[in-house]
Amino acid sequence: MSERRSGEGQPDKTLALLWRNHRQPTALADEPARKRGAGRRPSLNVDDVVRTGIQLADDQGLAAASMGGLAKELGVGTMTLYTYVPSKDELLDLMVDQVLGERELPGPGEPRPDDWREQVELYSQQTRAMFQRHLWLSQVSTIRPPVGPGMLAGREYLLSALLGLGLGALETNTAALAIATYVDSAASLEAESQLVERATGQTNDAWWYERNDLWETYFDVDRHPAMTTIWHADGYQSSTREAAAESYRYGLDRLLDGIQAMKP
Amino acid sequence: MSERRSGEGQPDKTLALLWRNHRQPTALADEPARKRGAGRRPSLNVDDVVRTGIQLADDQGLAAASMGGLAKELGVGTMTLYTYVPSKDELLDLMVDQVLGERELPGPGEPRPDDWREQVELYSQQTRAMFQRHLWLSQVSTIRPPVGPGMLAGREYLLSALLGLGLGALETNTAALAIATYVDSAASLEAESQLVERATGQTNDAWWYERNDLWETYFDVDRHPAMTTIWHADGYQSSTREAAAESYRYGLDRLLDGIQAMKP
DNA sequence: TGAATTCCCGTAGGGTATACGAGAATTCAA
DNA sequence: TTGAATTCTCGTATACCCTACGGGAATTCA
Repeated sequence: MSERRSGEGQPDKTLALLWRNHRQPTALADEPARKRGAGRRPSLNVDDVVRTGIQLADDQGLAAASMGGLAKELGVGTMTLYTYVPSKDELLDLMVDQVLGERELPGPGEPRPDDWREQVELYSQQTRAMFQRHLWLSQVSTIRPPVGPGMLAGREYLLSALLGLGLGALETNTAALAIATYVDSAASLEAESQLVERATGQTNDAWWYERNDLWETYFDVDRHPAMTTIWHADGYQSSTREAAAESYRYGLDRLLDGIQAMKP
Repeated sequence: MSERRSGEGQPDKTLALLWRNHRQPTALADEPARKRGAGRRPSLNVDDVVRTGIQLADDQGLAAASMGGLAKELGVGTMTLYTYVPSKDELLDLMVDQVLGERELPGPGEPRPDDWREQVELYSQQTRAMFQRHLWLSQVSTIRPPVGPGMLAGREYLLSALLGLGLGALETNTAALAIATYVDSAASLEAESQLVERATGQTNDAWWYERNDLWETYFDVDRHPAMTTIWHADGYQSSTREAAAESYRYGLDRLLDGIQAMKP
């Protein structure tokens, strides 16, 4: 995280890169119609760089997708990459929007589950699967997300799932934001958890087990009666991974229960 | 995050540091009873280092709390710090548990709100306030938290608030974990948001405003009917900060509604 | 007075992103 | 065919980060 991002540059340039593979409804009259033909031929293109960045981050971690590492992988000099991408931050934006767009969420008019809860469930599944395919996403800040097609498609889908509840525009939007935050945060934590296991070569259960004598040596029963009660009633029986999955499932269900009850 | 943490070392040593200011119920018979008296006098102690680390991170960001920066602040050589703390990661654990313990959450037997929801609300308030005092917390991974007194006090309090619902041990624990994840994640995002504003010198609203021509230039109404509907119904009217705060409030209330409805 | 103990800390090494500017490749016009 | 215009290529240099290692300094005790 923990990472500083979006060193701004020109927003116009960034948007143009994010939407580079999409029709542009309004013609951009600004550019002096790039003289194609003159000049040295590029040996790469933006998609090559983005694709390789994602692959490298998937396989060897986000740190491996450094400008130097990427350049080596592509067989060019480090500074060559700056021909295709203005900065590391912008590249990360492009990588993120790319994988956000990989989620298979039905667009407008496409077939989808009938129940709104199942539609939310689909969002949840697709988002978690995305984090699982690209664990490094958990290390990327979402405060200023890439404003590209992938991000917008996700927001659109979730909003459309909630529109049928008849909650009113402001409440619908608020609810969508709450659900997205819950789902994305939990998926991110789940991914981060695996990343930590991979980086340390130790499962989280093993990590906790190593600290088992906490309970004998430092834990004070009088200061922790609730934990003690839960403990004696076998409330702690699953692995950390199962506990996280259960709490995610439970929390999402209760959140949706609560939203459903607001239906007029 | 963003950050690799907990490079393990010896768990025993780490626990001893975390619990350094607490009574130890069981005597540790291992240590050969450190010969006090011989040897050079230390010029610092662990608490000095931890306190300075927190202050530096509060005032100038987590990056400023580097070993070098800390040493300069304390007027010693960088390597001197390793006399007091085994590594940067362990220091971070100590800093985190320290501020976790700063939350004013009533312990067992101490006065607290009657209603369980108000008790949860207190957890929420205290946790958010903690993140606001120490924005850098949002950059620290919580996957393997410091297993110290501060962390345990928080878990204990939340569990104790939910015990009165009569849900059964496993469900109580699951619910507590869900609430903690929701609250902590949202508080972390809120802090991270401010950190980004501070680091870039630009409000998040200004950042979005800079990208306003997205809507004219790239946004395709036909592919985003739900967003368009919400837009035309004035569903987007608040600032990003207000939107986040509202969605947090709304989501927490709905989550607690849902949990309350599970009461047997 | 010398041994034992403990703390202090300089150096060295392998990472990071990117500003700058010179050089190489390609096309087009004269 | 030549020279100008254009575009891509990339070496160098900078200022950080953590910490292993090992020698030196301070203090107490026998």
